Amino acid sequence: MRNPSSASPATMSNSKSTATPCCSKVGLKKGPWTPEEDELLANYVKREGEGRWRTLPKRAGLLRCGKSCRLRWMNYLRPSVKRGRIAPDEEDLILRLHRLLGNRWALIAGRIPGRTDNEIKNYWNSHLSKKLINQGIDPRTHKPLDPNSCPNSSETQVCGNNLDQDLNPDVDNSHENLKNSDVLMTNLESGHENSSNEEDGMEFCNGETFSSFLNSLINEDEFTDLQQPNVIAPSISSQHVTPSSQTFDLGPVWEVAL
DNA sequence: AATATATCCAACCGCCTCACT
DNA sequence: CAGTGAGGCGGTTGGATATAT
Repeated sequence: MRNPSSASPATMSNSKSTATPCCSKVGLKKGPWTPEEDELLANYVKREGEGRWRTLPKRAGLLRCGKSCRLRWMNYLRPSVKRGRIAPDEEDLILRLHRLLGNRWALIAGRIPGRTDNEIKNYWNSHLSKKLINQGIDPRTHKPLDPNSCPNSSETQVCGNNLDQDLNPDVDNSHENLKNSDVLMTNLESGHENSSNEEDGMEFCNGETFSSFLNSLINEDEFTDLQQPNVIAPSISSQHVTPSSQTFDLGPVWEVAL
């Protein structure tokens, strides 16, 4: 385990010298939460609602930093949090959403009721990434680790994207036309002339419409209807998208999805 | 039974974004 | 418009637990 691949604590701390104030305060408790602390926090949030996390610890009588309180509530105490193992259909959903969204754990978690970003991230790192590697698939790109193993690797469609079938033979692969998330996202971004924010290619899309689109990804029946080979990426890239517009001309599949 | 190794997952940390002043 | 603070996110750590030797 203990395999810091990209950034060591030292390099991370060097990147910025100023610590986040609320977390650097002396006298604040760290580490695992006790049942008493949980109760204090849960009771307080139920009574006063979420938010104002920085001042919450003091008001709730906790010797924790606000961030810690928020995290504890979001990942553990919130009533909607579902405990227990990730079901196969949830796993399939995670894989699909990750292929589309990358490591946007919060976004992925938002589509999976009762699951937190932390839980999904942990599950991905401990289970799914290894699973993909064993299948010869790069967990970051969802493409084959060995390009030679895929005869079509130079094309837009990559064989590694038959992921769902590789992992879950029962899974309907009807969303195959969305298989290359990189291409999709790239095209989304390139179709957005005024987008100065490389970070979110879908930013031009308001939350509701993007949510609907994701819902269509989740709903396999809808995807069966949507199936139009080789239509998504070209149709999106060829459209001009106006950031401020509420309706988008994104090509036939997006129109249906949205 | 003792020790080593692997796995899981809660929690921490630093950075980023955005609203507010 | 710049500065500031709060909230939120993703990467990473480290202790607890399970499994293998």
